[in-house]
Amino acid sequence: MSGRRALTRNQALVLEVLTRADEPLSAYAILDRLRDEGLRAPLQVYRALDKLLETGEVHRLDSLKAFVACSHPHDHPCTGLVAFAICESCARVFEFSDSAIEARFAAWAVEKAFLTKSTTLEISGICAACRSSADGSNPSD
Amino acid sequence: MSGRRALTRNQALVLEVLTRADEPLSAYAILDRLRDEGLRAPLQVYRALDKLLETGEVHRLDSLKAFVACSHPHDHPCTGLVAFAICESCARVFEFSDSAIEARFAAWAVEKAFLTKSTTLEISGICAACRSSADGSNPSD
DNA sequence: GCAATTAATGTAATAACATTACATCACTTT
DNA sequence: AAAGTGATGTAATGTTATTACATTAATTGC
Repeated sequence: MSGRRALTRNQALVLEVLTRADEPLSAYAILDRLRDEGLRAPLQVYRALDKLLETGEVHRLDSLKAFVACSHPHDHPCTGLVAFAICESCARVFEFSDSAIEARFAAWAVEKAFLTKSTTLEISGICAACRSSADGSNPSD
Repeated sequence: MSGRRALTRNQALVLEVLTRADEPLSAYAILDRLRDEGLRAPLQVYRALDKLLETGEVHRLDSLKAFVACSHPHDHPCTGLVAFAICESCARVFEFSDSAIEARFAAWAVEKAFLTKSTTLEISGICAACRSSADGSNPSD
């Protein structure tokens, strides 16, 4: 019915926690939420995350040392370069792509003969909703 | 004689180590190189790094959890958005700017009413020198 | 000069993030 | 059933970063 590969139990648990969360979670935060499911050691989470990162079902935000579920449907893999905008106020993450940005990076790489393996694009700031609620409180809480 | 502000001893030591290094260094690697100068605790390095990051004299590479000296002269502050290309083979870092990329990010932010505070742009891969030495060895060692 | 203030420093302890090593279990293949 | 493979569980440890607190140095006002 789709190209989605089977997940192991731990992978499914981790992905479910991330999908439900409305903010990025650290590996240890994920672990805390899975104690009741029997998970006890960081490695159980990191192993699941490794697989989910490989397939693009999860992304790591280097600037936060935290993880988010990919916001795209995952019948197909996440293709192309992805950027993340992270709200410092409500912690929500906005995932987007821009082919022009992708093209400029590609052009730089060609010019410098640099072989690109992976790209990290993260912008940090305040999202529209948090800006319009001028007190800085989280508009959704 | 210039706009450069005075550095404290620890700040000067940390900046000097980073300037001499031809690869990014972790805070603890910096500390190790400054034992002889009397530094003993991570906090001494982190405090110096905090100041140097504020002024743009040093950059943090989130994807490596490591620090590099800014490659630009620092009579003036580092202006605009900066991207880093990091060679996985020789660890050298290439700092560059691209006004078109900057413009596209700005356009996205305007469209989404996102107030950008900071941006992380890092690409990881293999640099020209390492590619042409097909064995993968570091051509400068 | 000297108290009051502020900024930088030194030290220790601990928190937060991530990996290595190794034993075990489950499933498939033969 | 033996061999091979991939996932799991557990413990220990390694690495990165921060908190808390005491001290020292530089600055300001008197």
